[in-house]
Amino acid sequence: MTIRRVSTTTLGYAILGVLAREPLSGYELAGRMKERVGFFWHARHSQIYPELARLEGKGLVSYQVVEQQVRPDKKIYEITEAGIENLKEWATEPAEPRAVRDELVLKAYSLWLAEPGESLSLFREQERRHKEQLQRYEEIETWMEREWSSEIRKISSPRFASYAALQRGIGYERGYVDWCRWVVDQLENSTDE
Amino acid sequence: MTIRRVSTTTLGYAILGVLAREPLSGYELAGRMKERVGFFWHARHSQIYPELARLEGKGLVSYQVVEQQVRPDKKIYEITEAGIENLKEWATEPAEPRAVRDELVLKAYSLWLAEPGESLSLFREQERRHKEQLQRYEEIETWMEREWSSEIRKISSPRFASYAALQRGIGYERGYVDWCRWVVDQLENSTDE
DNA sequence: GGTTTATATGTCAATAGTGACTTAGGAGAA
DNA sequence: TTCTCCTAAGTCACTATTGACATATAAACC
Repeated sequence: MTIRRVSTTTLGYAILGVLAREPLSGYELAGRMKERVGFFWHARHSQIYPELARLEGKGLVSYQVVEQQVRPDKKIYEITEAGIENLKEWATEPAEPRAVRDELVLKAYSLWLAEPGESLSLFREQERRHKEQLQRYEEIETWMEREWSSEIRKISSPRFASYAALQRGIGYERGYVDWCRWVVDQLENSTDE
Repeated sequence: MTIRRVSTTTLGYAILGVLAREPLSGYELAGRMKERVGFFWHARHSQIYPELARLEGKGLVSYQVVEQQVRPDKKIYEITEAGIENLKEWATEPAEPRAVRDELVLKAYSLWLAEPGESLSLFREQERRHKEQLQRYEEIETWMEREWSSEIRKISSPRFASYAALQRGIGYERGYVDWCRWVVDQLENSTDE
């Protein structure tokens, strides 16, 4: 049997990408979205629950109710054959560049109006934050390289894919820290005021 | 007289940031949003026209109707004192990190399922696109450094701010190209398949 | 004993953003 | 002569996303 192409939203593919690795409840999925895919696709549980229901309606995921004594009952969602097939095809479809929206760059664009001292505080604070994020990513990188040393080279392993996504996170944060640093330097060594 | 703090949306501040440099019509503003601030804050004219009306209602911008013979009449919007004051304060207020949403990284996260050949095409194509964008930014950089050589060092000049925003664009695209290149290398030199 | 945190699944109103449609005149190309 | 593009300003329906509210149990903390 051939599997029918079913289109879903980008959020849907984000969820399928996580469920392709392991079956999860909506609650657990919300946690994964926060810690794992959060830096490149973010979603709250109020978006996740309805999206799971839609994916289930399209046959891309299925679920089983797991009854629990201590905790409330939960629905464990699993990706279906059709889900994997659709995710696989979507993964290599051409991606149109999405609009980047970065509020700090927007603030930088109006920085000429601001008090230099306050600008300095803002950018020093942002540099600190992005340094922290970078450090978190680098710790995960070290961990992955130690624990998954062989799998991260195999392009058919989900661990390679996780590692590849993390590499973008590291590159992004490094670039961000450098830019904040550059702005701070400009503000400190400016010729006017 | 003191100027009252009026809150607006991030889009509102994006518009104010452009109008603080020069008065423009809604149509022209849409063009500027596309070419100038587009890479860090994007908006269509269907968002811009209503937002301008709201900003006008809050007294942050004002407009004059300019009658034209050949072209349709237009409304030239100008930032007000209150607009500048509000923009100035917003510019150094702490910025909460907005969720980054990057579809390509999401695709990378599911790349382990895909056909390696198709993955290669996707990432080579993306590398090409980001190289092109980088080149466009670097041309603007060269132009700014030549034409605005002194002003880009003065932190009270709008040209410094434009240059600073551009620097982030350059850093972003450089990092993106490097990452695409790295993914392509991984796919070409993989040990499996 | 009361508060917060974690598990667990939802709904709902409001805002943000997209894409298509509308109207209208003139320019330039095929 | 028709078609497309540019200027100019909108509207509108739909989708995406957020933040708050709702409900329930148990553990851990103070």
